[in-house]
Amino acid sequence: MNIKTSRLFAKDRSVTVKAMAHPTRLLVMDVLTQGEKCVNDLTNLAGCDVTTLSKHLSVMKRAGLLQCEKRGVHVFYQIACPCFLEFFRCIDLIQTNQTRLNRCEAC
Amino acid sequence: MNIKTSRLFAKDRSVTVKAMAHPTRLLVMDVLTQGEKCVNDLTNLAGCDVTTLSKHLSVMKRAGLLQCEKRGVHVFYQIACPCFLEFFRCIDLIQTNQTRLNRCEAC
DNA sequence: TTTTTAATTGGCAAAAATACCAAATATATA
DNA sequence: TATATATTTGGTATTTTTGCCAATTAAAAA
Repeated sequence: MNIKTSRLFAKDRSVTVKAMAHPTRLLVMDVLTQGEKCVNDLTNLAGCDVTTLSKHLSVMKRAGLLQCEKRGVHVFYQIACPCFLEFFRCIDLIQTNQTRLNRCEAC
Repeated sequence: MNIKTSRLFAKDRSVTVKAMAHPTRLLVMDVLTQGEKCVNDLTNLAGCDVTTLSKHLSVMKRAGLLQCEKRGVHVFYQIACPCFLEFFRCIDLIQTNQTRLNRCEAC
């Protein structure tokens, strides 16, 4: 694979990664691990304005991280792909072992 | 675990995720999959100013994503934790299967 | 020692992301 | 139908990130 193709790949990937790269969004991912939640519940947990959270959810959904379903007045969000959880586990280990030169335990 | 603790966790995680959330940084991660490279090589591959790349590397290193070693005039960078590669595989599948409601194949 | 090459740091303008208010939309209930 | 609740969208001020130039540091070669 040539470098131009690699750059395009990286650009695509960055859309997905950016959609996670915010404390509120990572909190949402974490909370949704326990199961689906509606926007209002997520707002209370995140502790920000509803409109702010709604926009975060919108970005995450567009990036394919979340799915949602409307039932009555509520919109329930859930994680689209649980494999991210493995990644989080790795991130946490990285932060714990940051000073060590060896690989993190997850590797 | 209470919500305040979860928020702190999310904030910590975001530092690591942000350190990856840029096309150039993801390209670097991808290229380093093949093995260590010096700053100059990475700069040519990324196609940006050396000073720009150097700062990207600095952020990634501080976040624990990369390690580096100086040998002679060159500074060689390498991936600190290969487990990220699994994550990338998942991201790629997400993007391909974005329209499907089921889990990505990596899950 | 001087010069050359490699890499990092400081500074700042430009671009992107974020957060909230106001307003709009949608659904259920009175 | 009118009202109340849940969510999204438009707009915009604020904050954060990015990218390059100029200058600095470091190591090797002349």
